[in-house]
Amino acid sequence: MTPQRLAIVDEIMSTEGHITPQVVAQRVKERIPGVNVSTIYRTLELLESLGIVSHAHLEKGPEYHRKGEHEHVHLVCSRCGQEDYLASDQTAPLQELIVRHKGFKADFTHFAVAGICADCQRRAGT
Amino acid sequence: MTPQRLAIVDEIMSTEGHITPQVVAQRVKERIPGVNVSTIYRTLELLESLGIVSHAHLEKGPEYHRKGEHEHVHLVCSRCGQEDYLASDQTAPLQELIVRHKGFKADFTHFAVAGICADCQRRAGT
DNA sequence: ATATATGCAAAGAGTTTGCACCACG
DNA sequence: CGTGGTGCAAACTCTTTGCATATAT
Repeated sequence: MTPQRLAIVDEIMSTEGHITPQVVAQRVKERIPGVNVSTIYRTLELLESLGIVSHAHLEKGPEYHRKGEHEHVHLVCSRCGQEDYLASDQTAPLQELIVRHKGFKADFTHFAVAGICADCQRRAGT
Repeated sequence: MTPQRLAIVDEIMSTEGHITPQVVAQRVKERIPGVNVSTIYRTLELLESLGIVSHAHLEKGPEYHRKGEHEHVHLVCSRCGQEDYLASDQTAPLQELIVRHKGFKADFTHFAVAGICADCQRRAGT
C-alpha cells in the first residue's frame, strides 16, 4: 500500500456517485503533486479486479464508483445532460423478462440509460 | 450529393446492425480510395442531424446504424462480447415505471445493456 | 458562379506501454 | 537483495478543426 494508492482509493471512496479517471488524477495530484496518470489507470484497473470499484459507461466515457450497496441505474438526459438515478431493484421485472426470452442476465448499472428528463420535456412542450 | 456521401450512406444502409466510424471509413476507402476520415465523421454527424442514422454507445465506443423501424436494445455480454438484441417495445413497462417515478422518458436503445449471456452463464456454472 | 464538401495536416483528448528507478519488505 | 509500484516519455487510437482546394448544382 503506497501513499498514491491510498489517495486514489480514498478519493473514490469519498466520492458520491461517479468520477472519471482524469478527475481522480487531478484531485490526487492536489494532495500528492508528482502523481502520474498512468498510476491512476493502473490502480483503477487493480481496484476493479479486486472488486472494490467498478466502472460504468456514461455519455462522455467511463466513470468509476465504489462498488457495493446502492447500485443504481444512471439516467442521463440526452438534451441537457442532467442525471438521475433509479434503484436497480426496479429493473427486476425487465431482467426476468430478458432472462426468459434471451437467457441474458442483464445488468442495467453498467451502461447509462439515455432519455429526456422531466425538465426538458416540459420545456419542449412549451 | 457527392460520391463520398453516397458511399457512406450506402455503407450504413446496407449494414445489418451497427458499425463504427472507423470501419465505415475503411469500407468506403475500398471503393473511393482517397476518402478521408474527417469526411466520414462530418457526414455521420450530418446524417444523424437529418434523422437518417443514429448512434448507440457500445462497450468499445459509439457505433452508427440506420435509424428506423426495428429499433432494438443492444445486449452485450461483459464476458465474451457476444451480442443479442431485444425488441424495444419489451421495455415499455419499465419505461412507464420510470416516467411515473422520475418523470424521465427513457430510451433503452441509445446505450447498450451489459450482462452475461446464456453461454457464459452455462460455462461459469460448470 | 458560388456555396459547400473534401483532403490534408495538425492538434487534442484519453489511454496504454516500455523502461529505468526507487522503495519497501 | 528482489519484487513490485511509480514516474516519465513515447506511442496509439479516436476524433476534431483550420484552411486551401476541388466540386456540385
